[in-house]
Amino acid sequence: MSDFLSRLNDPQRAAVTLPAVHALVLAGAGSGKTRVLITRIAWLIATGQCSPHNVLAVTFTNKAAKEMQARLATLVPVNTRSMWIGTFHGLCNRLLRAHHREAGLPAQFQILDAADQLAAVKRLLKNLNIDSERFPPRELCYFINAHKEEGIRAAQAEAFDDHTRRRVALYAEYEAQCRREGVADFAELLLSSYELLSRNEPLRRHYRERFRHILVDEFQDTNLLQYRWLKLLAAAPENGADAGGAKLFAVGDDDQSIYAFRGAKVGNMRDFEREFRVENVIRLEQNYRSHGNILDAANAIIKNNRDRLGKNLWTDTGAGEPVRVIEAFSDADEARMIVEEAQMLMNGGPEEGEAPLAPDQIALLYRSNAQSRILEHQLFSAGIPYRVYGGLRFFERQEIKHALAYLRLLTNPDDDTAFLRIVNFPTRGIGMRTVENLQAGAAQTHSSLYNAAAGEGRGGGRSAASLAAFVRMIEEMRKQTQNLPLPQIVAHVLAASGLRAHYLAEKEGQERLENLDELENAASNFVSESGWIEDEAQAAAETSGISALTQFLTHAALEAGDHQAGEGQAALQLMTVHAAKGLEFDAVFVTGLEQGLFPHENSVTERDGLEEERRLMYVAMTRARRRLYLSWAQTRLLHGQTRYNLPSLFIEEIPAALLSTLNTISLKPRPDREETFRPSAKGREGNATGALPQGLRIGQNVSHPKFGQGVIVAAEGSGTESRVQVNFGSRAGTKWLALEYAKLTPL
DNA sequence: CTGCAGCGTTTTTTT
DNA sequence: AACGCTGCAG
Repeated sequence: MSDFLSRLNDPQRAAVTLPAVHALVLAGAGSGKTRVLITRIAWLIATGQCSPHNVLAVTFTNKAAKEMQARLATLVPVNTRSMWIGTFHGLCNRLLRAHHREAGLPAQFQILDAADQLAAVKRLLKNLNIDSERFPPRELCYFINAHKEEGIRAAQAEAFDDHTRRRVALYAEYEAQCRREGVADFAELLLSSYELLSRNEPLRRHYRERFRHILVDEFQDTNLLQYRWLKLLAAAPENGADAGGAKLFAVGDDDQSIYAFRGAKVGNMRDFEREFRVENVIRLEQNYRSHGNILDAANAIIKNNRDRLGKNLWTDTGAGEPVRVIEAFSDADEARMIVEEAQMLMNGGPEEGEAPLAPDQIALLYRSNAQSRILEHQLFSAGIPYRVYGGLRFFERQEIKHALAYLRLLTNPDDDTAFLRIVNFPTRGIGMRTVENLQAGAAQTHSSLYNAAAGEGRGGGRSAASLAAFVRMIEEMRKQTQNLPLPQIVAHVLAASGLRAHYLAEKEGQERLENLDELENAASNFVSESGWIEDEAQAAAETSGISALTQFLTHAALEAGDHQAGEGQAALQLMTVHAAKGLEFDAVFVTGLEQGLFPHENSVTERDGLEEERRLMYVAMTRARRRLYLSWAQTRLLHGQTRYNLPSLFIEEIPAALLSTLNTISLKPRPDREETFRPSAKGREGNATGALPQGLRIGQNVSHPKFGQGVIVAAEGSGTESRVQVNFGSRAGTKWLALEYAKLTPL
């Protein structure tokens, strides 16, 4: 036990060995925060201060939760499966399954993922004859989720204008629809669980007595509802007196809050400190990850943000390499130079005798997924293995969603979302007209679509025959799979639904077929991996008859991202900056550092948008251990057209002394590409623009007395009529200027 | 009812 | 460029 304490530095040990008090650990990037949290749990258990039973540990991603379980198991001999370690959603789901009656949910309630929710909202609008131009479904989803995440039901939602009143009414309709169909969206898991605990006093008391210690990782990413959920279990002191309940141990970094755009509230850190009278704020400021120059550069950037809790990372590992800047003429050049540089690192670096880097120790990061394509192209040409994270995830693929919908309908005939997804897929002659009639009928009798279809089928008529056939097929499936083990249920459904046959007949169906096979595998693995879990909530769930199928479907909804092929192979790592949070690499390339892309142009319209972009940049840079590259391209193909860009503000925010602009020519001469290394070199402009005087051209950097530095992005007219469009970056935006009057100085 | 052509949109993302 | 959705012709 003292063994795992001895490996900690002083503040880390201080945090781990705090007595049973509320505590906040402000931990910078690479300072060992997750380690502190895990060691804290191990220490509490090893010293006999509590049993695993008394611990609740919560994170945001399944990956982090699994890592926590695995690392904890190496420190203390406990069965981590029996512990409450998981994501907010996972734990809330567990609570709701165990107490579904009290929560007012059916035992087999299904979980709607974001796509399901959107489909449900669209269907709602259609049924109510609402113009989806005036009430865009996406926006309505956002409206609903934002309210739920603030703990606000439709009945309590405020509206001061007609449009909002309508949206609140739709929110109410949506709630009713979900209840009718026995489904819960992600936010609903949290809200229902919160309401369950807040209105059911005996239950709340039970869990309050059970959990003595609640530990939260990435606390800066919690939203209001999650924080309130935590407050129900770990009561804040009242009138200075301890209110009982668990002790809350929160770990986080306000500088790494990058999810405000979806409701995360950094302010929770300050609120926690105040409301819980936290006397123990421990700062972990020693970084064990990055070399000095990298850290200094990251610190230089983040200090431009106001309103920080304050913290300065340091390291004793030496300055290391300067941060390299790669300037490219085009996105293609940028990609080529990056790939070349990465290739060099894998071959042993520029210095004599430098150790080669493993490909999976090199990461290519970007602001948006669309940027991966061109990097992939260059990597592919160079024959370098790479792996792209993110993008479409396994359980979100259409063939998988279709298969799951059949399974869902077997479990719960009221699931209209599932019904609509598959009633005519593969196509079986049930068109929109038939479905609309069915929906009208179902609405009148207040029954689900499936029940309506079963009734309709008995009736007779032309479209009734095909509906009856569909219902017969589902019933037959239900009968055939009744007592089968899960993997065989899945196999049977894939065949009997006609999904397999459909993709077999499709020209491009090969990959989809493989994914269906993979779904069968996933079902097998799920059965063999989920051993009996000894836990009262789980036991309660089991006895109330939660089938293996329901558990599998829940797993599919909550852990959609966990099924990525090609894991563990030596390959270059490509991902968005968001996806890179929590990871580290020897060498990191942060790409596309251009005004409008990173920081993203849409961020300027959001409150504190630029600050969040800056935190994102901070996260990106602090992923690097030894080498950090920042690249930008003067032109980039976006949405099918070429855009001209200025270098990102963030490059300017780094002291020049820490930077070194990479000159690939001196490292590896390639005279045939020389011109592409200088953004200021004469370029390949001239797509049908008017003749411009005095050496002005598209892509030319110019200076304007009022608007400052900019770049010419378009031109039209000639002579005294000619105008140019200039992008002045975030400060002044993009403007059309008449050349006759505007005083533009070429730079 | 089905399939296709044209249109509009396009950040980040976990659950 | 690429995908999804809508509207129209077969």
